[in-house]
Amino acid sequence: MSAKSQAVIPDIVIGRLPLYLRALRRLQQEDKSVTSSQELGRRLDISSAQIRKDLSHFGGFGKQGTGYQIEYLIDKLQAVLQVNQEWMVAVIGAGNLGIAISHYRGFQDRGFRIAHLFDISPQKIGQRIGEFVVQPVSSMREIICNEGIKIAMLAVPAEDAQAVADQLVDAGVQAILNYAPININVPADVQIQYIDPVTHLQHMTFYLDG
Amino acid sequence: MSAKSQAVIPDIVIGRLPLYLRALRRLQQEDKSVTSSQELGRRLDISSAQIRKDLSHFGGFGKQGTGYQIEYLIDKLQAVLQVNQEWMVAVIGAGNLGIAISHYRGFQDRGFRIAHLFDISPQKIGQRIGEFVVQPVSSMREIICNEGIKIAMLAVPAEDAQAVADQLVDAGVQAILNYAPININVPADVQIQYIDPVTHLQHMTFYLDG
DNA sequence: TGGTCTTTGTTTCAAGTTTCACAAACACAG
DNA sequence: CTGTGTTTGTGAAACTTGAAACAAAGACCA
Repeated sequence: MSAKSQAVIPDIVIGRLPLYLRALRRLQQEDKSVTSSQELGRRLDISSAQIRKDLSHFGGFGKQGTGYQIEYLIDKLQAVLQVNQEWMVAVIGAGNLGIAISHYRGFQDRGFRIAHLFDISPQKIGQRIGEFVVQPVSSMREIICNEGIKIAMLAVPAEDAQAVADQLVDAGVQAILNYAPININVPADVQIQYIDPVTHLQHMTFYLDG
Repeated sequence: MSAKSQAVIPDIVIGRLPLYLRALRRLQQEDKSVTSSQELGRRLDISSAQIRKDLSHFGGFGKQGTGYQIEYLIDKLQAVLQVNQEWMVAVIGAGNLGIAISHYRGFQDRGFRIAHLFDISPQKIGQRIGEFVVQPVSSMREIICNEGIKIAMLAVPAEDAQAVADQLVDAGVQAILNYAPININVPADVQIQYIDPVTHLQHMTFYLDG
């Protein structure tokens, strides 16, 4: 077995793969069947060398003189990212944000399916939101355990985020996408990512004039 | 004038400042008045050395043996990021996402105020969403120009995102936070950041077992 | 077929980023 | 006021990441 096949891939490379996948899907929608590192790079504002190098971590997907078969490359990247299956996702928090997430159609064809929507508020429990009925957080643990759900999106107030995250980890969740504007501590073997629009805005205002 | 005061600060450092600010605000809410690089680092899962180094780019904000005055450091970071003022923001797209964004209270006290909500659909124009009345995209340019709005959040379908972004840039917008799952090309002097929950989820699934 | 053009995968090198380690500053207790 | 403990700011070292360059492989045309 070659050394490469078990080498550790830098996390920063993994983080770019979903972007490649997204761009490839779009090319496909435009009825293209072949692309090149150069074309991809132009679209993504990433150097072609970087794209070739990133992809080469996983094997030679391209062909000299031609480029990459889009459909083939999509398949390969989906396999690498393990999104050639459908992951069940739990959403916690049925406020405006949780509701918007639950309505969003964009998870479907990219490897994720929202399976449950939980909230703690008695006013919300039992309400119908799109295709979901809001379920009580008190039954979250059991449902997540029983159904083997591994991924959760957290859309609760910052004050409650850590406590809910602890419950999720306890229930066996291994990946959390946290929308609450607060840092959360989880065990090292649990993945966590953050979405906070304000941090992005504040990052950009640094560069604005006046 | 010392060389440091005009040195270029790495963008990756700028990107961490909003996280520091967020954590400091929370410490303040917990009635703390002083903190250290170590305490901050523990909360953010960042090394204390990194935090000290990042902050040192902007001057000596701390005191040996004591740490950092939270209120003082917040003031300084807000000034660096230019969020010690309130920026007007336009939201484009009054779908589920645009509506959730418009309702979100979390922009208020972190430097941003949503000023307008635009959509292209005749069904949506004129509708009242929270405190906003949906306005037509056709009048977007004029309003943004007149009011000198510099920042926009883009919550339109992927197909329309590039065209709307072009219009925003033309109207004088200098920073775009794009929620559409597609890459957008803007001039080099325009800031752009992306929010796509699926890319985060796909990043995490790489590490999940099975 | 031979020649030219394109594009990959990989190696080498440069640039960027993080960690380490420690002097200097200050707090505080006895 | 001396000694001990804490914490910053920083320069140098270690590590990570990105860019450049190019041989090798193939496409394609005449």
